[in-house]
Amino acid sequence: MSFSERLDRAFFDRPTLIVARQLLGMRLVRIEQGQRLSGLITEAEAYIGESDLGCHAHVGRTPRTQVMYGPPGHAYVYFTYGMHWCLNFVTEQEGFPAAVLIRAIQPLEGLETIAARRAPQPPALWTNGPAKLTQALNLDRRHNGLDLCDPASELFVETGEPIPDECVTNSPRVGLNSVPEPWKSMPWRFLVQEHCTTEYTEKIKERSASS
DNA sequence: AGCACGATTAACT
DNA sequence: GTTAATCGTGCTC
Repeated sequence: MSFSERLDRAFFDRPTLIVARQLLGMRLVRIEQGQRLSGLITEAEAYIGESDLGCHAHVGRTPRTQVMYGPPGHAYVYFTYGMHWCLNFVTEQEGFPAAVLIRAIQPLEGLETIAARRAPQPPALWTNGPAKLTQALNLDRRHNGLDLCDPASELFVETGEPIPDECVTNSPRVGLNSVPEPWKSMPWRFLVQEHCTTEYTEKIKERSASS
């Protein structure tokens, strides 16, 4: 696979807003029993440090948040609402707690496995939410703390199709209803516009087919 | 030891 | 638009 390379630690060791924006169009890959499950990242949110009251780390270092204080390039997988798991990537230098929440992907590989997990939902609803994609990829507490940059890791991100600014919108982060301003309204959510998602998914498929 | 809350989703009305 | 489902986490007692 010469066209796709695994993102290295330097990618994640940067300002979280940059990482969140750049993750759009990258390919999230999960190897499960030798099978590749993957999807194009189409939505991501930045959570930045203890001063960000929307970030779990605003309570400081706890067993739950300690992964965010660790080195960049690791997975932070947390449980919420009594039933859902959400996937984040730790960013910035070790000691500074920050992460990017992956909110949506466009499925590319392992469609049958994903379909089986998300049935009877229609394909458009398979992975268009943070807990939906963890369900589709079978991710949970087992993956918390996983090093995405370890070559042996079965969860990582590959270079995909860069998304131009015209195709990207941003907005306030979702679900921070009880978080005070200004954190509640910080436009730290990045989305690939829907009409562009189709275009870039097709490009990826074409490249895969011709390689 | 007990309790309120939540970076959500699906199934309702 | 409303609500129930459901449990890890962190805070209080």
